Amino acid sequence: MKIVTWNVNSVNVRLPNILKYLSDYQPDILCLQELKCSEDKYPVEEFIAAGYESIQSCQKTYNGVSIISKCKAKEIENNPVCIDKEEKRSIAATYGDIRIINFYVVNGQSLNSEKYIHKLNWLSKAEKYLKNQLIKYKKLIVVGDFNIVPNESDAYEFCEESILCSLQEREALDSIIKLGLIDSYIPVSDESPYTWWDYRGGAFHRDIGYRIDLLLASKDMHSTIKKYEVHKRTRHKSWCEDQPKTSDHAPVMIEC
DNA sequence: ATGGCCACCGAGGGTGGA
Repeated sequence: MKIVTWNVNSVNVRLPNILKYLSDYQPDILCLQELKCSEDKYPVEEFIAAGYESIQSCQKTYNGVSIISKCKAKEIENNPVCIDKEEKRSIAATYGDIRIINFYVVNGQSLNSEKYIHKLNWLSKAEKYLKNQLIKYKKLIVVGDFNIVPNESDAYEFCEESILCSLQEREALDSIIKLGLIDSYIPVSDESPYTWWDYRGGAFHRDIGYRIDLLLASKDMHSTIKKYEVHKRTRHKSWCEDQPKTSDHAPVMIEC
């Protein structure tokens, strides 16, 4: 069973890349963030043609999350973690005996922004939701773009005064993890842990990145994980000839 | 070696991303 999280930065612009990814890597569950399209523009037929079904929570222009899967989704919750009803940042469903929860956490912009307060409030709601989900489901994994750097070693440049790295953000993530979740990250020697690189300044080329895309597994889920991979090759222009423009994030996969 | 901002809306440049 392969489970992947990937912030694609527009599902329609990235559609050729996503279809190639499904074909090349054959994930069982692919969780996407930043769809940036309304429900009627979501390319569900293309995913069905590729042998997958999809559930999605969409809004025009911003945000949006979906779960693309080989098997059928049950117990679907559309946007269970929500402050503003217009903001579609969460979706959850059960596949077999595994509960999958997909988040696109608020970015927050900067520490003195109102969006930062919104981020912390959103994370507080997420914690309450996950507490209940963990009571209900033994095998559970919460994945997504968390927009939080868990540890100093997960950032090329770690600055506590900067968004993604502040103490309050990391404490909010810690509170979520302490509910009974385990970060499924497994280091690879001679390879950075990063999952996101800025488009600007040749950041990917220089490996100036951050690990902000996470898969957090319950204990019973974590014990089944055999492999963890960041598929950095999707970040190269040459990887997908139909669409050389890549997402700024790489897909992160676990296999269990 | 790879890459050197991108995508949205809307009609141009402002906004958000991280």
